Amino acid sequence: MSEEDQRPPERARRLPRAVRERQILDAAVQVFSRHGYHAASMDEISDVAGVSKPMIYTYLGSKEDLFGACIRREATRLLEAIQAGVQPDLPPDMQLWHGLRSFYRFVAEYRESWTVLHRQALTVGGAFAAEITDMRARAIQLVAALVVSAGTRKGVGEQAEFSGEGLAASLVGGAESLADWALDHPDISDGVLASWMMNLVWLGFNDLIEGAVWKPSE
Amino acid sequence: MSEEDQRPPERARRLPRAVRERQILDAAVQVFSRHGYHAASMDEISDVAGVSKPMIYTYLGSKEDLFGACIRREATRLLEAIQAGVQPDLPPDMQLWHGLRSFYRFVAEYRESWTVLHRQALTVGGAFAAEITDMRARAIQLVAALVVSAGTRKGVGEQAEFSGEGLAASLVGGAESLADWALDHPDISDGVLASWMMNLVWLGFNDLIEGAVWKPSE
DNA sequence: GCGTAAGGCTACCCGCCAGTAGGTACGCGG
DNA sequence: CCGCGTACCTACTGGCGGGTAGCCTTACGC
Repeated sequence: MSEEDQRPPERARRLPRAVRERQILDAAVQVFSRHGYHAASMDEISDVAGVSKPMIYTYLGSKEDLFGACIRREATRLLEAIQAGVQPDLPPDMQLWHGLRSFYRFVAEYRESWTVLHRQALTVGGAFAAEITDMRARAIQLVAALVVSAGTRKGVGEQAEFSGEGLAASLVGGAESLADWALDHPDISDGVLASWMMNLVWLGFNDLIEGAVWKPSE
Repeated sequence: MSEEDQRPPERARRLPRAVRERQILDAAVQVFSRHGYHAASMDEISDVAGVSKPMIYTYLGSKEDLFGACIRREATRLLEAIQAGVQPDLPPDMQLWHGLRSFYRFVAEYRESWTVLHRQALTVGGAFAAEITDMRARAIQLVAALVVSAGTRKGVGEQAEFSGEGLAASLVGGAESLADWALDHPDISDGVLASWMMNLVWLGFNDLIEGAVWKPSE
């Protein structure tokens, strides 16, 4: 029974700043995704992170700063995941297909990242809402460009251009909602989800009813 | 300069309970839609309603009760608005068309109702999130039934049935997102919005690119 | 072994806000 | 004009939670 044995089981000690920041951000994303910005308390975050509250303030700043850091990290992750999966020289439908697959794979793997980005960020208001809206807007513009380019390539032009942004908005929103739905159905693979979206937006109900099916052309 | 002149300009006085409850609910929806549940303060709500705080507590109960009352009233309004517009004996695409139009008309007219239902209710967590999720689920089931019935009527069956709920989820989500987008573009009419959705989900990009257009068959 | 800087903590402050106690004005029936 | 109830208010409390002051402790250079 030396005095060594008295020590409380094992306290993680003296880690470098970068590691602590990671731990804190991980905990913050988890707590924010569970309770939302306002209902989340710094005490709970520090508790989950295994760190005392002042550490958070010295490393990441105020609650708002912390939330911003979370949003930016997760948004970057998401965009990188999607860009990694897309290949710009393929035809439009195949680009969309790969983008969707990467997206659903990301959501399945990082549920909490997705929740905090999609559901919580909008409710804070002000700067963050704008930031998220911007990110969404970029995604929408991207998809709109895809649709319009596909249209003009075939010589349709104006009709597609005018409604392009609206269509893209509803497409992006539909993809997001399906992602939310899939959170409650974890047995559905990302490939299946992506192919549902492709069938819906590329073929439409009318063709689906007739028995048509969209398939990736490899 | 009689003492009558001293009276503060005009205080609304001694109104019956039902009227006050309406005023309070109206104010609550407005404030909740602006700030979200947690950031909204009872003081601000009472201020907007032109009523003191204890009135709210005696009439509508706690903050959570108040929020619940808002949600239920607005949800009822929304569902009634949609049901008023739909005619069950029309073909599936026309049913969808009328449902969408009513929906977008409602959102344009009662922006705050829509905001509080769609964006804020989910962030409170617990009972309300469940309530909203239920309402959404009912909408999704409804649309899914529409799709499946349209499919089986043509003899497709299983394929459509299996993916029906997922498709409906993404359709409903897409419609909601387009509603959000339309909040920033108030010059677009509900008819145009609904026809975009019809073109997207009934025809699909592939047909749109080819120049096809969906039109209501009256 | 000794200064010193960086990692880390406990314990507190204080403002904001949900919720309430207790009082005042007004109408109405006698 | 006197109770009596109902509409309505001002003014408070209690606690929760963001943010901080100040202290301890380990590692490392010399």
